[in-house]
Amino acid sequence: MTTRWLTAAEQRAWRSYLSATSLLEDAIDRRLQAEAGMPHLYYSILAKLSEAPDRRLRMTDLAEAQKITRSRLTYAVTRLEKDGTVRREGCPTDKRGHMAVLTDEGMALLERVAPGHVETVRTAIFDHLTPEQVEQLDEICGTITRAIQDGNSGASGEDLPWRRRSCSS
Amino acid sequence: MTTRWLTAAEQRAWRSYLSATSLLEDAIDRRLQAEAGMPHLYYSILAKLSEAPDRRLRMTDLAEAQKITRSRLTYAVTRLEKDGTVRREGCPTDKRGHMAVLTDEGMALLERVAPGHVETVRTAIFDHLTPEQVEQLDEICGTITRAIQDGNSGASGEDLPWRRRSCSS
DNA sequence: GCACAGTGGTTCAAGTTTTAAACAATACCT
DNA sequence: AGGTATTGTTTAAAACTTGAACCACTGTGC
Repeated sequence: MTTRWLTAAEQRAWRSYLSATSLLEDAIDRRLQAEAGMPHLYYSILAKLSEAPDRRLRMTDLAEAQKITRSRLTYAVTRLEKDGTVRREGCPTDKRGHMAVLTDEGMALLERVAPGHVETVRTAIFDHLTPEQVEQLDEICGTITRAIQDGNSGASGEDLPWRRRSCSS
Repeated sequence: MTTRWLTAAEQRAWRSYLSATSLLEDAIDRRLQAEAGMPHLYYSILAKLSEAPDRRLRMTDLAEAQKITRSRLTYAVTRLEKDGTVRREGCPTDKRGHMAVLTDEGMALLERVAPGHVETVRTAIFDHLTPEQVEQLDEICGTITRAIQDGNSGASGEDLPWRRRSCSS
């Protein structure tokens, strides 16, 4: 089958996308590194925990939420534990399991750093978009997310090498 | 100054953005890793070279184009040279300088792999967007790019730790 | 109850990448 | 010529990722 290349307009959009996303990720990482001493992934783990009931999540659920391997998460949480922002606790209902728990110190870090982070996002994006554009962005990104998720489970059959099972408190 | 948090709509869009960009970057990396044996950054270095006049670029210009440090680029090009996709040549007009040159083999790799890459991008994005949305995406990403670039040179004064100077042929 | 396949999470070793600082060679300016 | 700035690499250390192996436990079927 012959390749369907991008049209000129699509190509423009794609290059735009690449430059925007890479610049933005860099800007976010730089700021978080400076103010929180950690890269975006680690910050987003803390953020995810802060929103979870009881500020705790099963390791597997957390890995799934962040779309990373369990191994990678173990490494990350080990570091965060050293930083004192996260603590591990055994899971009462399943002795194999562990919960990652956001510590008070972790919550404090988040509260200290979040304003700067939000400001990065604001000044990079939302301060410059109309409400319609915010809607459009949401729409477009939602479409992309769905396209990739549907595509993956349907096509190659394999995604990340595991499934989940939940376990609250 | 009190933090201007994101509105509900902005928050939705932001989460949408995060999930879309991270899924997409993963999908692209996985595909390129499988088909080209290299991550996106390396591929995009080859792609950049393929578009340059004479398929060659000064190291510094290439680093600047990719927004990475020279050190990081040195590492990357060393690997690409081992792969045989890039060759280094001295710069005739500046004996300090080096050009990274895309080899025929590198060009062949690009031609072999590009269709799959484009297809990833297509099935993840453009197959699902209307022409209007493509326009919107371009517009929005352009705005973000500009916001970050303007913000950086104006504000903290410092960006990446170097400037450029060009040198054609 | 008990084997036994499956899950949850960690460990380990190897490989890859990133960073920062220091450096040699060359260019540019006065 | 002399001083300063650039180019690109080197180096050593740190950070991160991967995949396979592994242990402890769970759940199921017999």
